[in-house]
Amino acid sequence: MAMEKQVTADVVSEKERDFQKFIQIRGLKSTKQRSTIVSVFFNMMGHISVEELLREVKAVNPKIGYATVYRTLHLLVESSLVEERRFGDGLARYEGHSQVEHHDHMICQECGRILEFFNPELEALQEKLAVEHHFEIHRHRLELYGKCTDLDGCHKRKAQRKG
Amino acid sequence: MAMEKQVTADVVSEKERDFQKFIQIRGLKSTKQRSTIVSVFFNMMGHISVEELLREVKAVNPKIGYATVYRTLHLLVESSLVEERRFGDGLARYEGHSQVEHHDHMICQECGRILEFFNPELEALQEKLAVEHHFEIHRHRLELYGKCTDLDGCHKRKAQRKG
DNA sequence: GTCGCTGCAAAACGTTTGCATTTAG
DNA sequence: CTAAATGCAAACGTTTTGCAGCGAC
Repeated sequence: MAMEKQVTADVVSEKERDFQKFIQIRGLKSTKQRSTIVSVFFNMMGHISVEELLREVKAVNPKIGYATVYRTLHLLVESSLVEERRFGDGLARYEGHSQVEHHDHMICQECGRILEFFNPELEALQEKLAVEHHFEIHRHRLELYGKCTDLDGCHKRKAQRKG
Repeated sequence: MAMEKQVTADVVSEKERDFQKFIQIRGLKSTKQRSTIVSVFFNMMGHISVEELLREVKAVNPKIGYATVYRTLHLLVESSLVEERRFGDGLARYEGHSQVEHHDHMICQECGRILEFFNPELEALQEKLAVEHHFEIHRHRLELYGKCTDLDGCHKRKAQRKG
C-alpha cells in the first residue's frame, strides 16, 4: 500500500491548515504572528505551557509577546484544535496533536513524566455511572498521580531534569 | 444499641482534635485564630473557597485576614484532614469532612451543582490500568463535566444562583 | 525570653485588558 | 479605508511573602 501511516509533518500542516480555515470562517485575519505561533506550537509535543511556547516562538520572532501568544492559544482552543489542561501546579498547559484522540493521564510525581492512556471500559463505566446519577457527561478528566514502577527510567528522567 | 450513628457535631470536633494533635506533633503553636478558622471550616460543608471561608471566619473574628486563612488551610492540607481541589475556574477549593472517604465529582455546568460519587469498580479498573502501564497510583482525580438530566432541579438551582 | 504566629501591605504569580500603532482584507 | 491584530505596559484576581509587633510555650 502506498499509504501506511501519516508522518508527523503531514499531521502538523493539516492542523495548521485547519486553523487557517477556522480563521477564515470566523472572519478573522491571518497574520504572520499567528502563523508563527501556530506552527511552532504544532511542532512541539506534549503538554506545553505558555512560557515554553513563548520561548520557542521568540526564537523565531523575538518581537512576539505574551499577549499575542495567549490570544492565539485561546483561538486554538476555540477552534477545538487544542485542549487546555490544568494539572494543579497553577499554570495552564496546552495539548495539540496527540496520537490518541481522547485520553487520560498518569502523572509521575518523581520524574514528571506525563503518560497518556485510553481505555474504553473506563469510558463506558463513566457513562453508566452518569446515567445512574441523572447526569449527562460533556467532557471529563481523569488524572492518576503517583510514580513509575519502572524505576530505572524514572530515575534517569529525574536526573535529566536537574541537569 | 446505644451507638447507632455518629452525629455530625462529633465528627467535626474529632477533626478539630486531630488538627490539634497535628499541631502538637509538629511542634507548632495552638492559637485562637487557628482554632477559629479550623472550627469554622469544619462546620461548613461542600467545596469551600478561601473567600467563602474568610467571610465566615470574619463573622467570628473580623481581625483575621487572608494570610492566616491561607496559612491555616495549608496546614490542614498537610495534616491530610483537608483536600485541595481545583475545578478549573482558577481558584482553589477545600474539602473537609465528607460522608464518603474518597470520591469523584460530577460538575453541572448549568447549575453549578457538584455531585460526589464513589464506585469501587472504577477504582479497581484504574488500578488495573496503572499496573499495565507500570505505574503506581498515590491519588487520583476524576471529574465529569456536563449537565443534570433532572432538568427541574437544575433550573431551580440555576435560578437560585442568580438570586 | 524565645521563637513562632499574626496582620498588614506589598510582592509575586499567571493571565487579561486598554490603548496607541500597525497591518490585513 | 477600516476593522481587527499587535505589542507594550498596566491591571487583574488569587496566592505568597517580608516584616514589625504580638502571643504561646
